Amino acid sequence: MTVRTRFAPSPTGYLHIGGVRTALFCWLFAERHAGRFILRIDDTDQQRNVQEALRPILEGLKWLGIDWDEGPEVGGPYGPYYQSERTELYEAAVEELLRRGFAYRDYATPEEFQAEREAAQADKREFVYSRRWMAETPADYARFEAEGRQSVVRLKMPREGSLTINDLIRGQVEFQWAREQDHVIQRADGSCLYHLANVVDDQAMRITHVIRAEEHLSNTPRQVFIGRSLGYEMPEYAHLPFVAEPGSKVKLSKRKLDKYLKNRDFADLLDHGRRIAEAIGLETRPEEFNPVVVDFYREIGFLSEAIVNYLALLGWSLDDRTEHFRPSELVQHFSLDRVNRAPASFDPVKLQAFQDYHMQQLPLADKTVMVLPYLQRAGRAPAPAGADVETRVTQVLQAAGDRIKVAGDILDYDEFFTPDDALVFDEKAIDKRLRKPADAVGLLGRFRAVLAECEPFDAATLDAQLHGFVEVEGIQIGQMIHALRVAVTGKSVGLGMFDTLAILGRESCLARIDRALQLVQNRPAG
RNA sequence: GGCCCCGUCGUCUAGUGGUUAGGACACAGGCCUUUCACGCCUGCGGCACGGGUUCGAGUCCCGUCGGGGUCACCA
Repeated sequence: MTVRTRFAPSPTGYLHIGGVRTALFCWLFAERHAGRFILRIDDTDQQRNVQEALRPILEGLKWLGIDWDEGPEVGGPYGPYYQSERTELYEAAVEELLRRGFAYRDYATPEEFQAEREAAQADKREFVYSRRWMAETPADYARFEAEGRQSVVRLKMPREGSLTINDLIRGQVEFQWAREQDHVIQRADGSCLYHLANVVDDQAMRITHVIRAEEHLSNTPRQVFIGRSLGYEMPEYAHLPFVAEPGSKVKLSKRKLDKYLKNRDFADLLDHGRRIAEAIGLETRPEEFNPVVVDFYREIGFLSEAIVNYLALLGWSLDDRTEHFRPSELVQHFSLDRVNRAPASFDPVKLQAFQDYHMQQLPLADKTVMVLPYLQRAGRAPAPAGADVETRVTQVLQAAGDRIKVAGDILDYDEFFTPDDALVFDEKAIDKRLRKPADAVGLLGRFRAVLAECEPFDAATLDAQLHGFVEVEGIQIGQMIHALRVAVTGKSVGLGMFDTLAILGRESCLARIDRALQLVQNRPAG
């Protein structure tokens, strides 16, 4: 039998990191077994703007390489894949349940039902519905309706015995039927509820393995009851531990941003993202732009491989040492029995470490392609970029090495993409390296002359020239380099000095040194 | 509160009765070095607790404690 798994997000407008982890595991399992991964949209509750709210979710999944075999945009033999378009199926299932006596019409008003529940609570009794307003025959219906009552449909849950679920991750889990409530499956207005829809769709779509977050474990008995009552062959279940908050075991939630911001690592990541977003003129509404939302990573230039790698290891492992996987390797090795049972907390620092690793593995040409749009959006490079710009980007990238952690970090090196007369000098750096040291200006002036003559103007030659220069001057190399760096980049930190000079080229270096010298002359140390 | 799940360094984890409890990230110190990164070396640090079973328990059993999830005419 072909393995079929599904991920069923509701159109909320963003793709949550915990949701992605679930989707990833479903996808991985399907791929591993040469099965099918189905995307189904749980839009039973919200009608408006579904497509709009769905777009970030679909895009996020695509970006991560979690592609679906059936679902929105691609269709498939068991569609439609929107629950809002499958209501007849649910209604038919409700009728069938009613017909078979596994459900009943309940004519209690919400108040009456609630009163029973509260009474039980007051007595510290376990609540068991009296079924006082239960109706199972047309005659009963008529009697209650004559009173002007409306009905919902409830499951007629067993009141004895137990159910054992063989969870693929948790093993055997036993539930007592008596503890289950007569859950509503159809509202008074005729619309059906999630659990019913879910079971019906899983059956109709031939889902073989339900892989979902642990929070659904307690819901499983009622779903099994529905399925069994309808004569379905039930799927296998695997309940994943959820992704927890940084440094905690509480489920990660999209609604607790303020709390996460108190976590330094989380806040640092967000700051990093905001810096980049600001530079490229990206609007950053906190609800959509934060490290709990996948889009955040895509926007600032994370590698999807890094996210996938990190998320896969959040709850799954191959062995005691293998940490780095490409998606194809995950597919090759993934198995449910190596999924951990305990919740795993989301660690922004570790995620960054995976990003660092995958970025290091990325070929220079790919990095260039990845980084260019950031320069363009920040107005630092033309679009389309000419060959000269691309060459410079590649040079900078090469010289930057591991310093570019995410694609947007290229903007930390904007000095390479700024006209000489537009370069902004960091006043503090100028003070420290040019105004304050006694002979900095003199040294810089003399080294300018060396640069003017240096031939060829490449890193190795420049290196040799500078070393010769400091020897003649009898100074430490640091005295020269710091001043030089501020002069040509405007900053106190940057790439390797000789790479910087070589990439900039003689003309720019001289022009910038002149500007820096001018600056100090106009406003000497005071 | 009932039911259910979970409990190995700060974090992610390996471990399926016999290991000096391993790895990774983070952290600390050092090396490299022109800044910032990278890299390298060293170090710190863990089986929640208590009873069993056993020659021997992180691993099996029971209990305690702790954490979490779920108990909707939400999904």
